[in-house]
Amino acid sequence: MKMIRSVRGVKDILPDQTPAWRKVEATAHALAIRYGFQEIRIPLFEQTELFARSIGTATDIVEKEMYTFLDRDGTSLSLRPEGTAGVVRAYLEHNFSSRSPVTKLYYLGPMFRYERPQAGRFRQFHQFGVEAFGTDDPLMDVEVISLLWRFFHTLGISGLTLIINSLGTIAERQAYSEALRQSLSARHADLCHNCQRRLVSNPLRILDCKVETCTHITRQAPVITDFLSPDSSSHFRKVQDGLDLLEIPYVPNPYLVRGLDYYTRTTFEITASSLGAQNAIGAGGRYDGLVELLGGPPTPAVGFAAGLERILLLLPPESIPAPAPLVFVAAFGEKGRIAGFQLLEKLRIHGFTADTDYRAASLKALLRSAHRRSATYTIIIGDDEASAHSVILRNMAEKTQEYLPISSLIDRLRNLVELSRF
RNA sequence: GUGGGUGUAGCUCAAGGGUAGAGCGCCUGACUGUGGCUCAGGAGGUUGCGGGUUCGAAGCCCGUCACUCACCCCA
Repeated sequence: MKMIRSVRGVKDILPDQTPAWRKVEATAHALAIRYGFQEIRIPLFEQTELFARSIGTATDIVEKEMYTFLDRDGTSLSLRPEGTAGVVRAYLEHNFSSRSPVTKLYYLGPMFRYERPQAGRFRQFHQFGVEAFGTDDPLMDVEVISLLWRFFHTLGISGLTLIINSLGTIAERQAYSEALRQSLSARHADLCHNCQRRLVSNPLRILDCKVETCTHITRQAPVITDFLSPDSSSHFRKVQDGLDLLEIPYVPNPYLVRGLDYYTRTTFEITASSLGAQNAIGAGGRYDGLVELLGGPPTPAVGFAAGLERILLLLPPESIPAPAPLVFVAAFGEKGRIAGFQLLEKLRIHGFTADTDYRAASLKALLRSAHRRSATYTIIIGDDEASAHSVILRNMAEKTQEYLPISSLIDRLRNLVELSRF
């Protein structure tokens, strides 16, 4: 029988990793709510056209990275490659704009892209993202960046760099893109093969090419900053002032471009130097044209997405909370096992994290099992104790124990052990 | 889609054409009602898969798959 393995680039998150995941997720929920965002849960798949229209038909994501399939009625559907498109769709579908001028939403969940897996890159990966609709105030840009920055800080992740840029309005970006194309066309022969292709399809992408000759050439080309209107310039200036007010360090970089077509004005990216090739752990920006593009009223918006797998790679061990102390029931003998089984249930009802090992028959084996499970306390109950309606409460680290009636055990443990949450 | 590296026990890895091994982990016992240490024993393998060369292949050759890193792309 051939073993069926998980799909390439799609990972199980095993029990030794889930506490770290819960920490990251809990922090995301707590901070987003603290910043006034509300959780939205959107579908894992949508009509393909939604992604094509919002992300851009010429992007790699839409061109070759989506998991696309036909519904039974022939509609083309795709697994979501990112979260913003679906959130905007839901925002419009449920008329959020008519309920309140400003809507702040966040989401958490898996995304899907057909890519070659490598360090920090998977076909199913998870993102935490926020979207703030209804204001073009630069302070909202700052708020979104601040939330992302504090998120990493709260998790104990350091050594990060915040890079910011402004791409201007759609018109300004187009004007710059054209100027760039003309300027670089003169050096066409000196550009790398890839960039020669980009010159036609998407000149902006040449700016973040890593080939040395290309970067050298682009440093002499026109800079986006010179193509920003006074409005866009002022907006960008105010974003930087806001970051200064909050004492969030940043590096302006006119060569930061983002892969998705819908970004306008502010764009930003937070990178970790220790992460290897896939070093962006959070990125986002303003997308003032997207709501309108998807059929809604003109609505300014700004947001970010953060990659949880990459964050997990950086999460310091001390940020992961210790599990609740375990109370282990070591019950043996005919009467002891019955009394111990009832006691185990009682402990759980009262909120203790409690377990036993049905396989272990001897006290020795039970204690070995308790030790392996890192139990804080072990309750020893054999036939003698069961007959006397008593138990032995053993402190595993101290190797001390006390003999006490079953009736007083719960109260005794309450003084010793912290309860589990639910 | 392209290129490099790696596939041997649950895990980390040896064996470099001649009997498939070690450490860790797991189980049992020494210790019949008290865990960690020690000692002894035990279980666990189609050497990723398929073909080829050879008297003989974990090893060499070809193919294939997977993992991994990088390009690309991006969170």
